[in-house]
Parts: sequence; C-alpha cells; structure tokens
Amino acid sequence: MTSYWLFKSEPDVFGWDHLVAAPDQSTGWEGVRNYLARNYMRDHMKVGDLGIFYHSSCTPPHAAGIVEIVRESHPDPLQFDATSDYHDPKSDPDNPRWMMVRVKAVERFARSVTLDMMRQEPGLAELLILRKGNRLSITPMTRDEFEAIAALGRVG
DNA sequence: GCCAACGTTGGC
DNA sequence: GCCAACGTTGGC
Repeated sequence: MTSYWLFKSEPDVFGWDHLVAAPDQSTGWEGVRNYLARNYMRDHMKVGDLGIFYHSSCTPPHAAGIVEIVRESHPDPLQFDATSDYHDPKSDPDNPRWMMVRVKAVERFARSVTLDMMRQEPGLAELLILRKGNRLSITPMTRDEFEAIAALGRVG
C-alpha cells in the first residue's frame, strides 16, 4: 500500500531545481533532526511511496512537484561529519540516531500550487501543513489530499 | 522583522 | 519528571 508524504524545503537551500540537477534526479533527505520526522522516514516510508515537494520560506510558499521514495531508511552521513551543521557528536556510529530516505523527482507541476490555493481547496482542510504552528519538515497526508494537490498542479 | 507555536534543554 | 527558558520555524 502506497503512503503519501509532504517534504518541506527552502528553495534557496535545496529546491526542486537542485533536485532535478542532482545525479539521477535524486537526493538523500539529509539534515532532519526532529524525532517525529525521523520516525516517519525510519519506520513508515517504503520504496514507491509518493511525496509532495513543498517550498517554504519563499513568496509565495508552494508545492512544486511530486517525488517518489527510491531508497528506504539508512543513516544520515552528516551526523558523523564534524564540519557539518548537522553533526551530532552524541550519535553512535554503531547505533545511528538520524536516518534518512532517498527521494527522486517524478513530476514538476504545470503550475505551482500555492499555500493560498491549498487553503481554498475544501479537500485539504485537514492537511497538516495548513494547521497553524505546524513546523514539521515531513508530514503524512492521505491519498485524497495528495491527489487534490496534484490536480491543482496539473491545471493551467 | 515580528510573533505564534512548539521542540529541546537543563536545573532542580 | 517537571517546567521555565531558550532556540527554531515559517508565514506574514
């Protein structure tokens, strides 16, 4: 059974254009340092799951396209890199604390789906990203929510 | 730059 | 194990 996820990223740091420019149009989703978001990746994401790639901290915030999980949970190498902002000296290499999945670009929406468009879509009323104060970089969504966003992105 | 929300830290 | 202080996120 396919599950659906929303991946949030700042386009200035790592956006859709970076993803499609990467080898095989894929990237390890490194740098997640929140336990709940990690647990989604570690315990629930399967190869073949689909995600919405969402651009945050930009004007306007928007969903840019669709990604697919192409590799399941494995250790995030940055936790052991002393030069990285994501270095975690307390993480044990024999029992890594931070895990990641690999995602690959599947489809760039014909038009970006802005936060405002999502707010006006009745089928997205319960979407976690629209809830005030939600700061998680990875959130689950239903298949219906995923399809509603994709439908908005394919119009126009 | 503001501020609400909320996860994390650390003293006790 | 409580909880106040602090830091971060992210829309506006």
